[in-house]
Amino acid sequence: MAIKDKGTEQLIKDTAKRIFFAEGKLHSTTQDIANAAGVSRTLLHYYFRSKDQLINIVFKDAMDELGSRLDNVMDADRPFKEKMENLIDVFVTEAMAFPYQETFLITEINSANSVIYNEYKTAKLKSFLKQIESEMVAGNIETMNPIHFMMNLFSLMAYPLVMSPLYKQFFKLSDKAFKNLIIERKKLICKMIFK
Amino acid sequence: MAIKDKGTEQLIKDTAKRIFFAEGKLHSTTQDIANAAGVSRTLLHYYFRSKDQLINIVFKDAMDELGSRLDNVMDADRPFKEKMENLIDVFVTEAMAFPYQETFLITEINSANSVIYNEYKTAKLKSFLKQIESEMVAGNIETMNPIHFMMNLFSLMAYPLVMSPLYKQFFKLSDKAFKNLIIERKKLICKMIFK
DNA sequence: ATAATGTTTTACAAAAATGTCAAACATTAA
DNA sequence: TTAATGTTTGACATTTTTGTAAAACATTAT
Repeated sequence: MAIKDKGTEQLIKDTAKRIFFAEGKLHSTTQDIANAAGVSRTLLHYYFRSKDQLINIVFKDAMDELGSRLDNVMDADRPFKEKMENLIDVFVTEAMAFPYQETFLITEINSANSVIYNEYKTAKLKSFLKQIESEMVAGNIETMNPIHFMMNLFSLMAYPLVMSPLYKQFFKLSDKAFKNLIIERKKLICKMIFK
Repeated sequence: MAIKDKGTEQLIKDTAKRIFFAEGKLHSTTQDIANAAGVSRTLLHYYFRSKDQLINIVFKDAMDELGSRLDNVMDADRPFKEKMENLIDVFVTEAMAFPYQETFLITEINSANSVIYNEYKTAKLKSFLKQIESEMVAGNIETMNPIHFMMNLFSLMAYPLVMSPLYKQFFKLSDKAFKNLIIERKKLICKMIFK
């Protein structure tokens, strides 16, 4: 009942997101979600009509959230390097809380018979790619296809968190030690992508 | 019937791996797998007794495969940089064919009540981390915790392929264009991890 | 107070996924 | 050939998961 009273609907959604994005339990049933939320499973149907609907809403939310997170940082009217530092901080912090958000999206896309997911606004992306190119011309970052630059950036931020269960055991790291490594990475990534 | 006659058991396993690792359809049912293999679903029980058993075997195979792939490259008695070039080539090529292998592993680990997965041989890892440190001392690569070095390396190789459905649409890339980018990355990654 | 509306639960129904069994079929060995 | 063994399938049973309906409960407005 604790968090419950911001509304049951929101509670169910948040619980589903926690299970999928934070815990990475992609095979969870409606019963699992209801239990974790401490409500009856029927409520899930009352508010979302079907499991598919709930998944669709969670999916859409995640896509939108991903999009607007990118927007916020790319928009900001600040020097490029500062923007990148900010992006890395925001993104890694979010990824620490919800490491499997993108994994969930990809799995849904791959599993779906036909998913409709949003087109991303081209203008904003193009302008951002241009900025990256300018930085290359200015000699601040290595010259390459700016798409590579973006893929490198996201890879370095996201992948270690996705892999954390394997990395923790492979490198014999405690939760705490692993968390510290990830925090270290914020600066490390910055060093890596700038000359 | 085409690939069928290296034995039905192998066919089923290979089909399961294709569906999970190549297509990323992590929610597939036994029926899905049987259909894709062109056999009756009962055969899957005849050879593997239960879905869980099949999953366990596929899981174990994937873990072993991952382990021995690492071994092969780390063992090789060659100069460090050459070893890394080889590792990147082997790993990226494999990841192009089976981009979701690690995602599958992680999802299984997270979903399982209690998974037993192999301890990795410590000796080999330690010696490899030492080699990385030597390269840092020699000034060939940037100084950092060698675990970061390894995480960087795997991130840069694996993550873009995991994300390909999103990247293709975000960057408006055809399958072919995307594939070319990935091949480009082999050299790019090498440049990034060496000074 | 009570009607109207919204929320939650219980009990049940339906569908989907997994598992079993026995019979049909194929292959090999005696 | 035919018994023995291994493979495959179809029909059925069980379990798991999802979905529905009606009643109980709560809240709000009149």
